[in-house]
Amino acid sequence: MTRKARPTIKDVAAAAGVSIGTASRALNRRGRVSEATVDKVAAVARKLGYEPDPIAQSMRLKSTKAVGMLVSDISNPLFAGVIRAAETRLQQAGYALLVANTDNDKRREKYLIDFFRRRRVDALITAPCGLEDPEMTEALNNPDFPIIGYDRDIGESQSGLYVDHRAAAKEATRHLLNMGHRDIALLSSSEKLRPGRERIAGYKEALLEQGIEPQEPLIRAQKSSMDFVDSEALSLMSRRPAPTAFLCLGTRMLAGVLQGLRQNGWQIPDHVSVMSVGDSDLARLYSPSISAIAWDLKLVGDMLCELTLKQLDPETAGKPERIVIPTRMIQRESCGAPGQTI
Amino acid sequence: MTRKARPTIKDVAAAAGVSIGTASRALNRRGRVSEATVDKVAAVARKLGYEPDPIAQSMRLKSTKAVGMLVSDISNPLFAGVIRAAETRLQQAGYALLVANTDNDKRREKYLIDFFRRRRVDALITAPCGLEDPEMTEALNNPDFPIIGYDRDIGESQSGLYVDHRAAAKEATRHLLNMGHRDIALLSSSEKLRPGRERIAGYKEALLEQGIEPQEPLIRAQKSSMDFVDSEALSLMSRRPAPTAFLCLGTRMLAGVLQGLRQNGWQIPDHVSVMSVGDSDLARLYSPSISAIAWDLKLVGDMLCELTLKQLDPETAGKPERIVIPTRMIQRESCGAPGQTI
DNA sequence: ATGAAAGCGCTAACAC
DNA sequence: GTGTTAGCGCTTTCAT
Repeated sequence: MTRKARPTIKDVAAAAGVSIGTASRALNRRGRVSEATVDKVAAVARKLGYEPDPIAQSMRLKSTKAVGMLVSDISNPLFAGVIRAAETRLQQAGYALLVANTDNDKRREKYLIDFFRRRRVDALITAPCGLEDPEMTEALNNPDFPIIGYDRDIGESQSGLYVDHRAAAKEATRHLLNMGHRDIALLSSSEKLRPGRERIAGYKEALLEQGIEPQEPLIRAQKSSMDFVDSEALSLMSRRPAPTAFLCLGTRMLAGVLQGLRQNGWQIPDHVSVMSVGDSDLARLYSPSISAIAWDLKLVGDMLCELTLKQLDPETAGKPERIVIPTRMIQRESCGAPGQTI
Repeated sequence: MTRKARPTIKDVAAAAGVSIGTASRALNRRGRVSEATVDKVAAVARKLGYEPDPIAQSMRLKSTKAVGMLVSDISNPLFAGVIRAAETRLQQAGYALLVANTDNDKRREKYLIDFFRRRRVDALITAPCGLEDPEMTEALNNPDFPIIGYDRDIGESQSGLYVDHRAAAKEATRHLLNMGHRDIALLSSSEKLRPGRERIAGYKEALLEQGIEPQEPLIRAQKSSMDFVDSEALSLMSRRPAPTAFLCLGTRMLAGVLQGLRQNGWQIPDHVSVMSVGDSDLARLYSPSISAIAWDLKLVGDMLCELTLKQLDPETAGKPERIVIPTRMIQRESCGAPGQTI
């Protein structure tokens, strides 16, 4: 494991017969250097296998060429897909990606933001959970580095990327309405976070468009209980009139509903239609396959990087931007006209 | 975004009325320092909001407190779950996690190992894809930092963590044999990587135990074609006698087989039994739910960290270790006695 | 165009 | 026990 010491710029300078300052300028093509020295130094550097030490550079330049990313759970496929794209893009730009999980814990989140700050990341991409905390808002608004928000109502002063959850839920609801459904049950993740809020709003908008008043009992948004979905799904199924369609906002909701339906012997799409806002393997591969509203995770990751790199480029830094990612419906086999209610 | 300059150890020393060296010793409780100074310096540091600069520390100590992790695809749920656990554990130990995707591309892999080396990570956790490349082996055997292998036949000189894929496949095969199946089709990912090799070996061992000669035509290991699974699954179904059970080694295999079965109208478990080596949402939530051999991703991540941290601790560094992660069968609804062949 | 030297913030070796 | 100093590898004045 012990290797021969790697050559430093000093070695290069010595071997090239120039001063260390000149070597630096030659290597970086900065300031006044003759072409001849540039060539000579470059040749020597290559021969010696010299590589600049990023730590020493960070020390001097106060830039780590690292970007932090903070999500509640890396292993959530929706996040994982985004991180994957972001990592690849940042890599191309010479940046390293540091990731961390908040577990949706405000204390952890605060700690990790601080951790990244201490580590002097050049920028932070984050989907914060503790936004209602004034201390957090303060921290996010006066950071030491640009912050790029992901799907959260972060302040106007920061760049942000948003999936159009409202349009997504609206399109899904419309689709069900067009098929004749009127009692559309809604299972949603917490209203506290932007995606939940927007989706519920989209659902209501679609209903209202058709002059249908949203029925609150049909809307179930996650409080916090562990097996929320299962119990709520069951409760919804026992209502009379029973819902003829289930709109599931998120994969966990979909899984719970599918399980509940199966348990009760309700057939999809004969007895009941199912739509998912947010695509997943489960939706794609379930039998019958589940219609869903999807968006492009790679696009999300790439655009997050664009926003980030823009804030990192002195030319374009400082002007916060917003990007909204469009969604599209994928029709599969899980929707049909309302069948005979159980 | 611009903040007041953060205090350095120099400021702390000045404010505490001690020398900078003493301040350092006091803060780190290292060498000879009086309790009184320790307290005084600590108090001042807290008041000033002093935090040591990790970059400067890295510079001095030659340790970045960062660990790299290299996988083919972060968004693969199997990797994502492991990374998640690893990140959390490393965080506790004060290490940052740098992640990168190789895309199963040897060139990228080589580049990224170099990238991490330049970045001076303290250790690298990796599931390399280019092991047959002698240059790679060389790089992995003479690294600048400890390397911890994950599910790959990395050299003896490095620590490694292995999921017991052989036992997993063996148990799955035995289970099917015990139910009376004899024509068990096998769909596997590439034999080039350890998991594929071991699983196929386990399958054969179980067969041989019962005096059954493995039939090569029943064994399909991924060549490279895009829709390998679909075509192979279909081809297997058209064999006569038709296989009465499908053993799927990996989620992608399972998805393909499920789709093929469904397409042909074969009912699980009435017409055909299905088992998956490797658990997934799909297996868990499919209808009928699919029996699987599972292992604990969190355990894998945690153990990878233990191996890593051990190599990072001067006390225990240098002695490579192996850990084998056990697997367990989860019986669900997808297996039964061989039914009437189609 | 090049060299000399300062200094980023920190720790460790050495002197007192 | 504490202060002083060197130096990690680099970039960037400032002279020359």
